[in-house]
Amino acid sequence: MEKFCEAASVLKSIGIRVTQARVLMLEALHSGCGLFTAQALHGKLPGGTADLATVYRFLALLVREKLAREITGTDGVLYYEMACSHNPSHPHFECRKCGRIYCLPAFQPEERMRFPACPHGHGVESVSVVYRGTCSACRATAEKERKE
Amino acid sequence: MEKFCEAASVLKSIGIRVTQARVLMLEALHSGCGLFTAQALHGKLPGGTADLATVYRFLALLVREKLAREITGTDGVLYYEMACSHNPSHPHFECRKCGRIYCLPAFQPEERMRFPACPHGHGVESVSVVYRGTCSACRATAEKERKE
DNA sequence: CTCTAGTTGCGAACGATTTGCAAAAAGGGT
DNA sequence: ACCCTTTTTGCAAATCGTTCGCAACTAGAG
Repeated sequence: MEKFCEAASVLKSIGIRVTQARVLMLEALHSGCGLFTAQALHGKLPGGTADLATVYRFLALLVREKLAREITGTDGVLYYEMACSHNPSHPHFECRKCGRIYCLPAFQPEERMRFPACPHGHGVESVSVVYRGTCSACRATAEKERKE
Repeated sequence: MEKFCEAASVLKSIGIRVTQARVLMLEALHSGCGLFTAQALHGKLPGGTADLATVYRFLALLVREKLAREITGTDGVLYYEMACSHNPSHPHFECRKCGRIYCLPAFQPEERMRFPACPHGHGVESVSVVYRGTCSACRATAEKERKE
């Protein structure tokens, strides 16, 4: 049960109780990462594992502890992604047609350096970059329809 | 009545009917620009000018015609800003404490050039950059409270 | 084992945005 | 100026992801 121990130690490290629901959520996130919604995570869990409200509460916790990042889609839906060292902050591409959000490769250190600094006296903690347009899948579909 | 004419010609140029509600909304936007919500614009209008639903519908039109830009706050609220030549696309700063969104100076042409290109075959139409952290106002408040 | 604070499930509340629909207005043609 | 068609509007109800209140339920310290 090394999985359990791993999840448990993560939970302990942020000073919250080790509950079955939390362990299972963390394990579900371990396999198959990427961008996900609270509802998607809830759907992945074995039935009855955790209420949707619990999923939301847990994800909010992870975000507060900086173990996860939160991205708000243009439609207002919240997306999450784990923030481990294997998955550093990176830009996203949001498709205007289908709404899908794609993760793009992280900026290289020297690329990041080239971002203009934020003026004013605001305390910047993070920068998010979102490209928008039509994704390759939707473009292919549009192309096909044009021919018909 | 040059204001009316101006607004009317804008509306005609995008091929929609010139109605009183639209002219008044456009005029309200002319004075006092910056970032605003549909509700804020609705509040600015003289009572009975336009229903909130009409405001939403009109703003969606403006966005579709690229006369306005849409920004989704972390809380899911939609913000709008006019997209005239006086107000080119620019980065924003969103405060994690108070939720306020500040407009930052537009990137200079050479700064923009330095943005890493979007990989994959996606068709990029725009890039949005949002800095996040604690705004100067909230920092000042926090500072004051710490002393008490 | 007990006790307490932290967690959970449930359902109701929320609130910004959207939508359906019938009434009202715009504006082209006559 | 008047019709007629089409667009636009107000109103109210619906949406729907997310949050909240609260009583029941644990985890885990002592």
